[in-house]
This record gives sequence, structure tokens and C-alpha cells, in this order.
Amino acid sequence: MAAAAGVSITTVSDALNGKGRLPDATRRHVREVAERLGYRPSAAARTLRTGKSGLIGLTVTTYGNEPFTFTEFAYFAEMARAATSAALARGYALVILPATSRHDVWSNVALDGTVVIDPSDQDPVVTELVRQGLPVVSDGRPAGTLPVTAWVDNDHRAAVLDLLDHLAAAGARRIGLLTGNTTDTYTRLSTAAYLHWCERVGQDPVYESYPAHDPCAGAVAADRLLARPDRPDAVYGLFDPNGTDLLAAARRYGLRVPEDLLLVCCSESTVYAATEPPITTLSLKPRRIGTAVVQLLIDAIEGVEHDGPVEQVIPTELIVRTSSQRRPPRTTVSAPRSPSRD
Amino acid sequence: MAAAAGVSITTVSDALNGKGRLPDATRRHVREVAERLGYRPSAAARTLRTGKSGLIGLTVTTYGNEPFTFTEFAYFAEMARAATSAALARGYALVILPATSRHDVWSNVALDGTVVIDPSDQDPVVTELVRQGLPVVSDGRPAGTLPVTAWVDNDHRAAVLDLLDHLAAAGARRIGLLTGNTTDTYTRLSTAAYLHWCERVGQDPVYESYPAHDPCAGAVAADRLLARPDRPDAVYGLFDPNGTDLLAAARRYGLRVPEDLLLVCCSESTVYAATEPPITTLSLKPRRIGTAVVQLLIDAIEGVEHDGPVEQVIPTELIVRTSSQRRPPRTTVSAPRSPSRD
DNA sequence: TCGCCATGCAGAAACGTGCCTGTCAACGTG
DNA sequence: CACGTTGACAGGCACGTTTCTGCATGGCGA
Repeated sequence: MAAAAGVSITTVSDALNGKGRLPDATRRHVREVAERLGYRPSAAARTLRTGKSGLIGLTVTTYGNEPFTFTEFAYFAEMARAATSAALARGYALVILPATSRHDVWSNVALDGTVVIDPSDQDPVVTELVRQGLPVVSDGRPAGTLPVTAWVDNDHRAAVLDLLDHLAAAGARRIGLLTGNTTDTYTRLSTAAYLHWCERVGQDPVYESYPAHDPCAGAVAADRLLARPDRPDAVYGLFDPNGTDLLAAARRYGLRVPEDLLLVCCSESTVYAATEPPITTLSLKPRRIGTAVVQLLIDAIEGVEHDGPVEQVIPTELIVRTSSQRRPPRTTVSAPRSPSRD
Repeated sequence: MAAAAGVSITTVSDALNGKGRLPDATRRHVREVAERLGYRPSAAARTLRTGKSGLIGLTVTTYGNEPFTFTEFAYFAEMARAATSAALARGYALVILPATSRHDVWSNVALDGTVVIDPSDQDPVVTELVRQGLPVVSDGRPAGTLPVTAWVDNDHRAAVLDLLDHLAAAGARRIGLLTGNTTDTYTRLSTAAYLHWCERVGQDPVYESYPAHDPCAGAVAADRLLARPDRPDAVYGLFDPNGTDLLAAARRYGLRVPEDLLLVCCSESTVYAATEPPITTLSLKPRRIGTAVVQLLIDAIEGVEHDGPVEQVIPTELIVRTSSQRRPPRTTVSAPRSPSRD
């Protein structure tokens, strides 16, 4: 390449990177020759020299061999999409990596930093990355004293309390919970908030838990919950498929929604706007979370100082639909709603 | 590192990579010291030296700034997940890259090869990658003479013809189509198959098309289709949200499904098993496609010879549910179905 | 005319591997 | 004892950048 343009390697580098003291004529000449030859500088060599790869990792916890968390899939998909977008907008590419895998993919990839989803206490991946001096930003408030660079999360406790109040205001007398038996922070915090709320209003907790990564177990658990002798007259489901599962279970037991059973479910899916009846959902705003996480990470990589805190709490949104309104509004043909763009 | 172990750089490299002629004692010693120091070989240097990065790209066409195709989102999410899994299982990591972006992310990432989703004819990304000598495997039969290394696709024509026959057998007299007005191969082939079928059976085509990347336009188009004077008594929707949109539209017009209107929709979503009524779906088997695409790509990267063709056709699956059966079976409480694992 | 500075470019080191070649000792073997 | 053979490592180059330093050249003021 340098030979083809009749200049030195240095001049090529300077011309393409806009550095050095070169007259515009030389710069143009070099660029033109590069264009003609289809020359692309080697990313590997650049990374080796500069120490920056332009790659950030997105680490997901694994159930079995599947690299993604299955249950929060719509959440995760939206979050990953937003993260990818945000990374690309700042010139970075995003690599999805599993927390554990047979091959040691980690050492094959040069990363500038990593996003970690819901890290466990003493997470070995995080501690290793921090030891290497890489910035780590977590989606989900880190448990214990995990030394992450920054984190982003919802206020799950407030969201659940608010939602339960909403159900109570709609006339619910006994609110049930469909939850997971995993130990992740989201499930723990949400369940704890539910129990706290029950204690506060003096209601006996009514809940069923199931392995949230098993797509079949949810329907069974929903059935179990509505089959109980102390059947709730309102249910909150923590996971995305719970809404349709609960609706199906309600139909099997001849329960009308919302007359006999109020329903809310945590989901990012738009299908709940078109179910019969439409189901009220709690959105965790995964797009905002994915964007925020990547922004914080890249800021840390590029040494941008944050005078503010390195914690960000993203507000949740309760999208109220027919399923949680005891006195449903007159149904009209409503115009399709524009999706929110955040 | 070499100094700490008291050996040469060569010995370290050989010890860690299992090469050279070293006694087990030395090998163990080196590995132990590496472990103690937390030493990780530089991925960038290895890539520079060997020319292999262990990274494969997944290129998605973009609508506006969003890096993913919106409409086929469930399809894409599943496909990307399977591709990531398959790559990781063979020691590769997967990077999601947009076909076009402001920053030139492409030249910042050293790729061993790329998967391209539904490339257009004369796709500039593909031709550039091929020029660089990188293997390219496409999801979707490449249009024209695009020089891809291999490709994987469904037989969209056969799938649509089969599905229309199914609807006709269920008693449909006039089948409508809800389709997109984009020029991608999937939409083109499916629409062409529909028109061909209509011609064969002597039915006037009844279809509405809309910009498939716009999540709102689908509901409007569904409404338009059912408002026509020549209202169809069966509809096939090409895109994932069409099922719920059509169901909602049918309710608005007081049409019972499946008594007054038969419904089939191409979707990977499991929610259609729990709608009222459950909707028959055509699955394109994105997991199998994602896996196959990555296997072919890595085979090409590693120089695995294929005696067979470098084209793979993945069979589709029509999941028949109540919405396309004129005489619905007695509804019973059915046990949750295990999801197929392919 | 001479020194001086700005301009325009080239040389060369360094990044950390992988791999090819070289060296040296120990070890049979005729 | 001379000599090939083998084991066990070390030396050194190359990969393709970036960047620091250095060397000409020419214009300009003193």
C-alpha cells in the first residue's frame, strides 16, 4: 500500500487518520490510492498497537446451554437491541458472550469493557474483568460489594408496591403472585416487595413459584394458583408469558377478566394490547436501560468524568388496560397507538 | 510472564498452546505461574499473528437507525440466538453489525467471516466482504448472481402453497393475504406464491400490503382487508403481529374465528397457542436456520470441505390450531406442550 | 551569507504473539 | 571414541499498525 502510493508507511497512517503535518494534496493522493486498492487497515494490528478494540461485551447468564435468559426474553431482546444500537452509534460493536462456556471465548476476544446482566454476588466473571482493569457496568443493582464501575436498574420495589396499590384501588381483595424460584435480584426484590405489601395491608400472601427458565412450567403454575382454595381475585405475574398463561387458566376455570379476576403482568410484549381482554402490563423500559448501560460503559472506557453518580434508576411504566379495571371503559374502536420511542 | 516463570517466551507459548516438545513438568510449571499471575494472552496479538480472530459477523438490514428488522423480530431474535449459540459452541463469538452506519465499525472489527440476512441483489456489503476474501453465508437465497459462499433458506413457495391448500381444505372460498410492500425476498416469494395459487384455483387475489417495518401500519391494513366489499373468508398474514391484529379486527367487525373467518399467520411466537381462539401459525424454524448458517460459515472458515451442496433448505412447519379448522375439535384442558428443541 | 524555524516526510521502535530455526547436552551405537 | 539422534529449550523474525524522533528542504530575517 505504502509502496503503491509512493510514500512511507508513516505517511499512509497519518493521511488516513488525519494526523501529522501533511499537505492536503498528499492526503488526498494517499486516500485515493487506498480507495483504488480497496485497502483496509488491519483491525488486529491497530488493536494491538493502541490497546483499544472498539468492542464491548454483553454478558448474559445462562440456563443450561442456551446463552440467553429465556424467561425475560422479550425484555432481553429489547435491551440487547438498544444496547447494540447505542454502541454502534458511538462507533463500538457489541459482542454477546455467555458467562460460562466450554471454549474460552473470553480470551479470544479483546474487549474494551463489558456490560453484565444481573450479576450474582461475588460473580467470578465480574471480578476477573475488574482484575484485568476493564470497566464493567451492570444491568441490575449489584449484590453485595461487587466492584462494578456503574450500574443501571429499575426501582423494582416501588414498581411492585405501586402496582399492588393500583390493583387494590381497582377493587382487589386478595392479590396473588406468580413468581420464580430463582435467586436473581429481580425475582428476589419483586417477591420481597409483594410480601412487604401483604404485611402492610394485612393480607395473607398467596403465591406460586416455578423455575422461570422453563417455558412450560409457567402455565402449570398459573393453573395451580387459580386452583387454590384461597383463590386470589387479582394476580400479578412476574414474567412475560404469565399474562397469556393466566388468561388461559382463567378461561378454563370460567373466570371472567376483569370481573372475577384482575390481571397484571410484567412484560414488554405488545401482544397484550390485543388480547381479549387487553392486559395491563408493567414495562421495565429495557430500551432505556440498554442505552443507559452502554453510555455509561463507553464513558468509562473513554475516560469521561461523571460528576453525578454512577448509578441510574430508570422509571418503570404501568400500562393500564382493561384487565385491571373493574369497571371497564366502553369499548370503542381505538386508533392504533404509536409505540413510545424511548 | 516469561521472566516470572524463568523460561523463554517460546516456552510459554508452547506450554499454553500444547505445542512443542516440552516435558510435562515444564508445561505444568508454566501453566501454574500463568494461573497465579492471572496471565491472559493478548487476543489482538494472536489475531495479528494467526490471521484468525474467532469473530463472525451477523449483518442485519436496517430500517432507519434501528439496527434490526422490526417486523420479523421474533424470527430474528430466535435466529440470532441460535446463531450465537452455535458460534459459541464452536469457540467463536458473534458480533451484530448493521449493513450501514455512521461510523465505519466494519474496519474496526477483525472478522473471520459473516452471516448476512436476506441480502439484496448486488449487495455492496457482500461484494466488499467477498473481495476481501472472507466467507459469506446468507440467510435467504441470494438474488441474482451474488457470490456468497453458501446459503440457507426455507422453501417459501412450497410453504405458502401448502398453507393455502390447508385453508381451502378447511372450507375457505376466498383467501386473502396481508403482505408487505417491501422488496425483500421473503415478501416477494410469498406474495408470488399466493398469486400463483390464486391463478391455479381461479380465485381473484384479495390482498392488502403495508410497510412491514412500521408496527402501527399492520393493524390498519388488517382492518382495511376485512372492510373490503369482497371480504375474504380466510386470511394469511405474512408477518408476526398480523395474527393478533387480524383477530382484533375480526372482533370489531363481529366476525367469529374460525366460523366466519379462517386465520393463519407466519410467526414464531408462542402467544398464538394461548389466544382466543388459538391461531394456526407457519414457523420458518429460525433456530434451525441460525444454526445451519453458522455451521456452514465456520466450516468455510476452517476449510472443511463439503461434498454436498452449499445450499440448505430448511423445512417449514405448519402448526395447526383452532383458527384454521372449520369444525373445531371439542375444547379440552390440554396439557402444556413441550416446545420442540430444534 | 548564515542560522533558524516551519514544513513535509521517512526511519524505527514497540505492541505480544506464533513459529521456524538454532544450540547444547545427554544418550545410545558401531 | 566418533558420530548421528533426540530432547529441551532459547533466539529471532514477522504480523501491520501507531507514534516518537529525526532529517532534509526551503523561505526568511539579520
